[in-house]
Amino acid sequence: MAYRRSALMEERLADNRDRILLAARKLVADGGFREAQVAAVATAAGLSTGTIYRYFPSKAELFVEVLTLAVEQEIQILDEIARRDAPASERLGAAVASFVRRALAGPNLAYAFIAEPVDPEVDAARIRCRKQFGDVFKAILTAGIDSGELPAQDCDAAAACIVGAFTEALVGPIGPTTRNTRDKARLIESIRAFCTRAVGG
Amino acid sequence: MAYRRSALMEERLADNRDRILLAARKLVADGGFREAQVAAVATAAGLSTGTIYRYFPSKAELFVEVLTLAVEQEIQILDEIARRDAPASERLGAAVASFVRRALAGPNLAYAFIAEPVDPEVDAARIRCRKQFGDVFKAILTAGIDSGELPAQDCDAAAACIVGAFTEALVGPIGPTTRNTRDKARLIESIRAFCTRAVGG
DNA sequence: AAAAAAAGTGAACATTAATTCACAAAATGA
DNA sequence: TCATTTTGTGAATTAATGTTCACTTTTTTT
Repeated sequence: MAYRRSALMEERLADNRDRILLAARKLVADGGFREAQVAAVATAAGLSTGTIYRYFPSKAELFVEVLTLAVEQEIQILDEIARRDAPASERLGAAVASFVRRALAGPNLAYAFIAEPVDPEVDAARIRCRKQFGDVFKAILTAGIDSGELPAQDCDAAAACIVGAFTEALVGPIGPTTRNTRDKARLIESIRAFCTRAVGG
Repeated sequence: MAYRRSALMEERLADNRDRILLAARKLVADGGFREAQVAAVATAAGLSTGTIYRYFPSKAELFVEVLTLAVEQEIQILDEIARRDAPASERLGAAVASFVRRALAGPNLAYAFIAEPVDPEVDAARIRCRKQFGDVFKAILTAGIDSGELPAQDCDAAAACIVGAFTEALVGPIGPTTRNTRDKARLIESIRAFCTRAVGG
C-alpha cells in the first residue's frame, strides 16, 4: 500500500542533492555569494527553483552545508599533515602551503572564507583600504631589508600576511566580545610578537 | 537675484553631511553593513531618507566615503609610526599594536575590513569554519611548545594570525588573478616562510 | 511681505531575490 | 491500468530596501 522509494529513485534523489550542492559550490567559487542566487543554483543543477526547496529548507541552510562540506574536506587534509611525524614548524609550514596551494589551484572557496559583502562598489573600496594598510607595512619592511636589519623576503606577501593576521586575530578567534583591559593588552602583545617574529626581526 | 547660501546655512549643510557620515559609520561599527540601511542612517542622523540623497548620490557612495575617511585617519596614524627613527621591527610592532589597540578600544570599523556578508546564518558558519582551521594550527603549536621545539606563545592568537595571514595573502595583495606556476610557487613559499618564522620555528 | 529658490519630507515606486503553491509529471503498489 | 503518493515546476507572492518625487517648509532676495 504505502509508497516505497525504489533503490533507483533513492539514488536519483541523492544524485539531485549532490548536484545542487556542487552547483552551489561552483557558483560561490566562481563569482562569490553575490552570484549564487537560488535560481542560478537551480539552473546550474538542471532543476527548477522550487525543487531546490524539496532538498533544502532554505538558501541559508543550503550554503551552510556547502561551506561545511568544503571545510570538512579541507580539515581532513590538514589534520593528516598535522599528525605527521616531523618537527612542529615543518608540519605547520606544510599545512599552510597545502591549503594555499589548493586555493591557488583553481575554482575554490577561498572567497567564502574572506567574504565579499554588500555592494561591488563598497567592496572595491574595502579591498583598496586593506591594500593601503599593506603598503604601510611594506614600506617598513623594505626599509628594514635595505638597512640589513631584516632578512630578505617577499614584502608584498609579508605585508598582506600582516594585515590578514591582525585583522583575523581581532574578529576571528573569540570575536569582538568585550574583554577586560588585561586580556586586551595580552592580545595586543601576542599579535605584535607574532608579526615581528614573522618578518625575522 | 541668484540664491546665495548664508554662512550659517552653509555650516548647517556641512553639519548635516557630517552627521550622516558619522551615523553611517556608527551603524556599521555597531552592527555591520547589514544594519546600515539608508533609512536607519537617516533616523540616526535625525533626517529623512530623502534627505540622504541630497547629500550622497547613492548608498554605495556614502559608504565608500565612510570607509575612505576612517581609513585615511588610520593610515595617518600608522604613517607617523612608520616614519619614526627606530629599528624596522620595532616600528612594525608599534604600528600593528597601535591599530589593534584602537580597534579593541571601542566602536570601530574593524568589521568593515573583514566583512560580514550574506545571511547571519551563513556568516556564523563561515566564522565556525575559520575557527576550525585555527584549531588545526593551534594543535600543532601546542605540541611544538610542549616538546620545547617552539617558544612559548599565545596559541589562540597565533593560530588566528596564521589563518588570517594566508587567507589575506590569497585574496588580498593582487587578488586572485591567475598567476603562472612560478609566481604561485613563490607565493606559497613566501607565506609558508612568514608563518613558520612567526611562530619562532 | 511677497516671490523665488533651495532644502527637507516620507509615502510611493522599483528592484531584486527568496519562498511558496497550485498544478503537472512521474513513480509506486494493487 | 488505475488510484495514490511523491517529486518537479515556474509563475505568483512576499519581503526587504534602495531610490524617487510631488509636496511642504525654510531660506534668501527684492
